[in-house]
Amino acid sequence: MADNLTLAALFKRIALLLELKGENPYKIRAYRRAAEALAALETPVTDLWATQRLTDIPGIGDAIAKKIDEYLRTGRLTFLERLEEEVPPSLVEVTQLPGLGPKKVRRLWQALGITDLNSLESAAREGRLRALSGFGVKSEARILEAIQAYRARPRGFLLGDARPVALRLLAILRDLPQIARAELAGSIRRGKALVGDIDLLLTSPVPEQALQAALKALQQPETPLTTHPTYAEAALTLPEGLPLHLSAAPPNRFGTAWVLSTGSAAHLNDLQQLAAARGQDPEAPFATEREYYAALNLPWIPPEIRQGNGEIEAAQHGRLPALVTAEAIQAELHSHSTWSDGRASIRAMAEAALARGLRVLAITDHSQSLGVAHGLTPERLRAQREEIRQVQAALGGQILLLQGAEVEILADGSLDYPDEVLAELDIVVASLHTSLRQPRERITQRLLKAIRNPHVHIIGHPSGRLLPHRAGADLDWEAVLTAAAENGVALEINAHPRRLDLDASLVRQAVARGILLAINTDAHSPADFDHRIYGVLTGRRGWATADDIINTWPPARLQTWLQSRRP
DNA sequence: GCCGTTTTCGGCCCGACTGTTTTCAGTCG
Repeated sequence: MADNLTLAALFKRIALLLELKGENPYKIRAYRRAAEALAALETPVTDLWATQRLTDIPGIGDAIAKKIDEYLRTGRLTFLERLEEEVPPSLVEVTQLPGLGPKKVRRLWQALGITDLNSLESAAREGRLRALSGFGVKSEARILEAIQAYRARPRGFLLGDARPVALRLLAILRDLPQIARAELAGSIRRGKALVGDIDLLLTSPVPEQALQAALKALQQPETPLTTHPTYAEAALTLPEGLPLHLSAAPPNRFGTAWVLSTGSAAHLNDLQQLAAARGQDPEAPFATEREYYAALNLPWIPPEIRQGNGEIEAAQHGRLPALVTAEAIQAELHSHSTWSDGRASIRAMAEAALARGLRVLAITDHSQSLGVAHGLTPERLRAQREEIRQVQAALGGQILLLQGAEVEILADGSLDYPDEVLAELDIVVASLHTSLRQPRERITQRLLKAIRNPHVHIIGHPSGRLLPHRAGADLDWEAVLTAAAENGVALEINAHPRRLDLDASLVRQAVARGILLAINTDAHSPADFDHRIYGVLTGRRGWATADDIINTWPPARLQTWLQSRRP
């Protein structure tokens, strides 16, 4: 499915460059729609291409089909290449600044010759922006601030981008006869939301040979190896732009190498101190991780909690949590259909959920005020209930469908449906989407009001952050967690790789207070259900057990809880 | 550029907020 996502990214880029060029907005939207369609496609685009059925995909017509064909045949997209000559690609970065969209960036470019962050910064410093209509002294200050924040942004790749690449590489490497074993290490194995690179660990009696074979298989045979007494390593950059770090160790020290290459630095530091206190060598060779930890008189510690914040002490006292697993998830409680902004029908979503082994699916489309997402009025909500009933009847008892809603928390903290409408729903997810930049006091009170509404079961993506660099709302978390605990409302761990919200550190605080959590994918298409693993990894990083996560509960228990919250 | 119980042209999801305006364009979700 790599081609689906690559093509989607290329068409998204075309859309943005066309916008900067000032093209027809509907043409731009067509490219965006095509990108979304490709990203949500459940079959490899190459299959449809091979059978000349590309235009069967809604949103893809003759022109875009031809471009897909060119890319799949030649690996190039001349249309994009020409576009990049007309529009400076460095402008794309400028549109990343909040408040600067394509129209303003285009004016900066056309009127002032600004092509990148540096030239924008000098122009703002020198007060040259205020000459343009629509820009004033305030926007100059805001832009300078935004550039600062952008440069200081957290670096890294989304877990959801890097992990699939890493798994694909592992599959290639595991097929090589020179490699006895290949495993994920580093921050991807630990499940961090943002990762700096891909770390893979190989083993072979002759580590250098394993590395050489790997580099050849990855078509980077010229990459230099660094040889150490006990292991060898190599670093390169993949065509996707992701740095890859490969290391290889002999089987008798694979366990040690795996611990060391998994990290985190803080965890390793704690291990080192423990070893020193016991007069042991922290790099002594062990074949398995279990043996490595056992030598320090510790049980094996799951990679997700190797963060250097109490896991070793917990291990020493036999208090390591039994972390939630992906297999334990039985319910998806936040999903969208074509009734609002989803890309698939209720039937298609239900079948996809069933195919992934889920026993409960809640359809939670947007509420009326989210116009952009085609939110449902109470009338359409009632009509939708009938369709859900029909799909439920068609699928029988294999999966339980719930009707819910993702209800807007409006700017004053009230919900977007009156109580009597909420009372008719099986499940209510309440979320913030707008006015996320309200001051702390105001937005906290707004969220607290929603938490206290007795119809609300789950607060969706509580902070509203968008990775890699849109921070969430400025919330008073102490107040939010206290209110969630008091009112028995579940907080969501939204599994979308751009969100992973709650963040793992907040998950840990919530778990410590006994707050219920929900791991939901917020799926807008069947393919999105596969984001679940990122939510699970985030929950594990926050020390969550299956019991903390309402999606692991058997359907009967879940339903009892949903109903018990009714006033 | 896509699409069609409005079929080969003329439409194409909406509404609040913001900073800059003096009546609104652009951004954002």
